[in-house]
This record gives sequence, structure tokens and C-alpha cells, in this order.
Amino acid sequence: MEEIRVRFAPSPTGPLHIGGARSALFNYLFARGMGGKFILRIEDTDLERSSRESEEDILNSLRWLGLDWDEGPDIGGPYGPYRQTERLESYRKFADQLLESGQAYHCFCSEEELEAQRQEFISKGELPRYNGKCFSLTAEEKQRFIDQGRKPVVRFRVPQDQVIVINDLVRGQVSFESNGIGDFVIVKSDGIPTYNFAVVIDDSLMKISHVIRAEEHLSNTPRQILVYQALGLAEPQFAHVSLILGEDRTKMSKRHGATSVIQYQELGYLPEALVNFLALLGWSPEGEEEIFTKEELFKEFSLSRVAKNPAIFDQEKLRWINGMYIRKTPREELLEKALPFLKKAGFCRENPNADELKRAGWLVATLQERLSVLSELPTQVEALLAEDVTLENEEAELVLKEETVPLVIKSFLEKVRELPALEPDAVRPLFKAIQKELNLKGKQVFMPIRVALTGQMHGPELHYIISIMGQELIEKRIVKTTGIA
RNA sequence: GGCCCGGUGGUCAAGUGGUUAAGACACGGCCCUUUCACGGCUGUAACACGGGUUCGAAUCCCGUCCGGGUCACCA
Repeated sequence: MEEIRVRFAPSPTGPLHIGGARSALFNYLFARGMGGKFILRIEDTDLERSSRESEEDILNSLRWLGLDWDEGPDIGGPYGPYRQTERLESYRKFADQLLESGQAYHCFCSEEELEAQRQEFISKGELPRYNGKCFSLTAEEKQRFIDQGRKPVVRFRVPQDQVIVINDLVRGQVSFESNGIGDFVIVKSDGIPTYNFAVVIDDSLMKISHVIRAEEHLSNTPRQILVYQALGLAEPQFAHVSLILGEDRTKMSKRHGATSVIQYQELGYLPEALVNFLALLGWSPEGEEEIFTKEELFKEFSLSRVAKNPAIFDQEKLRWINGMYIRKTPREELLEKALPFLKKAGFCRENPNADELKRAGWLVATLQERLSVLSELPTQVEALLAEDVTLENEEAELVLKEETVPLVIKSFLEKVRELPALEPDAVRPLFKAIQKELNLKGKQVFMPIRVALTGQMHGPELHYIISIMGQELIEKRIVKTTGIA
């Protein structure tokens, strides 16, 4: 049986996009679930826009997401090299083969000439495509162009009157007519192959069994199939996954907010959460469970359950999933992930001491249940630790006007001062004690203290708040809000 | 514009001729809780439209409309 080999083949022209990440993920899940290989190939034939920095960024994002590859530019493999600019020899060989067999030809047309042709077609109301002019060039004409210093491109000669059929694993049978396709460029004038050519050679040489990619490539596929056929190479299976759209139903772009994986990383999303969310975009599990570990996804994922229609990137749901993962993360691990955000918020220093770490631990412990994204941390910290407090609304003011409030606050201050250390476990019993002492309801104790301390009606558990704030700030805020010292 | 793909609640989506048309997010209510959050229960809300085919269409066919992709010496 044929080995399952899939690939993710990004061009290193920028950071890893959300759409790219989803394509990579589907390939990865398919490979892992089927016991196949996941290959990473860098398509850097656009010399102008490609960079090693982008390549590194993309690799880092994939690593962060936990999508590990079996063969790639960094680790090599039996079918390398895995960077297209390092495979130029192979492309040349196959291009020569097509040239010799007459299935491709040199074209000397300049950009201006091409543009003129295009306009002519458009003015006649026909579809603009290459008119095949250079196919019938005589040897003398060719020589004249060469003498003029013109550098030719290589064009693939598209056969006429053919129907090209794709048996797409997600879309079913899709067919195109070859007459709608003009002779396309396979080698640029600088000798670098174009995408539609290089991708065929590489997928074939790398023994790729399934090409899983975004739908934007569907209309390229007939061109590629033509190349496979001309070269007598076996075609892989194709699966075209629909696009991820922004909230306005157009392709995700800058104005839709964060579009790259690295941005989500910086915003404090957990990689497992992003992976889980992306998996659910265009694919649906059989059961009703939606939260999956990677291993569960390997088992569950199948191309037959991939949807044909485009999906809109729903930030709300991502946040929800991320919150689920934050709650699932062990306390220690979460603290570690939260630390960078806490440092940024000035909660602790670059190298936190034991005391700062202890307080950070309390903060994480009480916030774990209510956080969706780590980047919410600074706001929470600010609310807890700022010198200044203001009562959030009239309701809060009313709470402090209750006649029992002075007694509660005084008793509270007294008890806090007596405590050797403000640890959550030591603080917790205080409320009961006050309640008993003054013979009040729980609410009459908790609410005034909460409002006096934070100015707000709602918030995290009080005993944690108190421990995190510390003696000094407690005294200051209480004076500010109640005038009691 | 040509070609190609798609169209189930606000969003993600299950569904492959017969269902009270699942479930999740978001939204409302109730419970839990000092509060909020978490959690639990519950509610509002959908087959783009028009023709067929059929005893019976969200499901099959045709047309219309809408959305998207693609038509480069970018991938």
C-alpha cells in the first residue's frame, strides 16, 4: 500500500497566517491519524518577497502550535532539499524534457506586448489569455530576439479541447476545460520556475500522496494536472479546503484584526486552544464534544467530515475555547505562561523574588476561573494594585452608606493588622469572625469590604484580593473610599 | 466579465428522501455563589428564492439571487 505523505508548503513572504496554520493543521492531523509523514517545504521562488526571516518566523509559529514535521528544511530528509531555490536543477531537467517534446516553448513577448494582447482580447469581449504567438516563432526570429538581449520565459503548451477532471476528496468531481486556460509560464526569464510548475515537480519527487490545501488553489489545479500528464507523472489525491473569512465575509486581512499566528501568541492565546479552534473551522467531529487534545484529534479527524463552505473566523468562540484551556492548565504551568504578562504589567520584576512569585501564584489561582486570554491580566492587575480607587457607580456608593459599614470596616482593619502575614488561608476566616462578632449577614460583611477595597461590586474572591494587595494598599484604599483609618 | 466553488439560527455547524431540523459560541431567564466568573438547567432563533422529480424534499434536478475564489514572469 502506498505510503501517506502530505506536506505544508508556505512561501516565506510574511508571518504564518491563520489560514496557512489551518492548512498545515489539517495536513498534520491527516498524516498523524493515518500513520503517514508530514513534510514541510519552503516555496521561495518569489525572490523579491521571500526572506529567511519569514521562513524562521513560520517555522517558529508551527513549532509553537506543536505541529512537528518529519522532513523539512531544518531537519532534512530523504527527499531534500526542502527549499525550492535549492532544487533548481530538478526543475530545469523537467522543463528541458517538455521543451524537447514540444510540450513547452520559449516566449519572448515583453510585458508591454502581453498587456497589449490582453487589452485586445478584452476589447473584443474575449477572455484575456496568451495567444500562443511565440509558439510558431521561426529559428531566425528567435535568434533575433536573443541578439536583442531578450530573455525568454518557458511556456507550457496547453492542449486544446480537453476536459480536466479533479476528483477532489472534499469537493467531489470538479471539471475544467483546457480551452479556458492559456499557455502559462512555467519558467520565468531569470530561470526560476513558477509555482504551478515547481509544485508539481516537488510533490512528485517528494512522493506526496495527498495535496491538502486551501480552495484558492482549486483553479490552479487543472494547470498542474496538465503538467503531471505531460510529464507522465502520477497525480496525488487532491483535497481543497474552503477559505477562512473575516467577519464581513471577505478573505481575512489586516483590517479583521489579528491574522497571524504570532499575533495570537502575543495576545496570550494558548497554542492548544488555537489548534482546537482551527480544527473546528471547516471540520466537525462526529460526537458532540468540541474540546480535543491533539491525540484525540488524530483519531477523530477525517477529510470526509471537512465542510465545503467557507467559515467565518469567530473571535468569541476562540476566546471561549481559550478560557477552557486556561482552566484546564495546571496552576504551575499557567503561572509560568502568565509571568511574561505580569512582568509587562509591572506586577513583578524581570527576575521575581520569592515573595513576588507567591503573590503571582495567588493572582493566577483566583483569576484562572475568569480569564479568557492572558492579555487580560494587565487590566486585572491594574484594577487590583493601582494607588487610586473610585467607586464604579451609585450602587457601590449605596453599599458604603449602610449604617453597619463603619463597624465592619473597623473590625476588618483591626483583624488584618493583627495577622502576622496576609495569606489567603489566614484571611478567609476573618469574614466569619466579623459576621459573628457583629451578628450580620454574609453579604453585609463581604460587600462593604469589597467595595471599600476595589470600588467595584464584582470581582475575584476577596481573600485572594486582600493577600495580593497587602497591608499598605489596603489601608490606603480604605481611607480613600470610606475615610476610616 | 469568463471559469470554478459555496449558500441550514448572529457565528461555527450536524444532517446525505420520511427527524419535534442536533450540538457549540453569543444572547435572555433560573439555580449555585458575598459578588462576578465557573458549573448546571432552560429559552429566543435557521433550511436564500422560484420551479420541477417524488406519496414525501434542507437533502435529487433546473433557473434566479447572493457570497467567495481564480484568471500574473505571486504563491
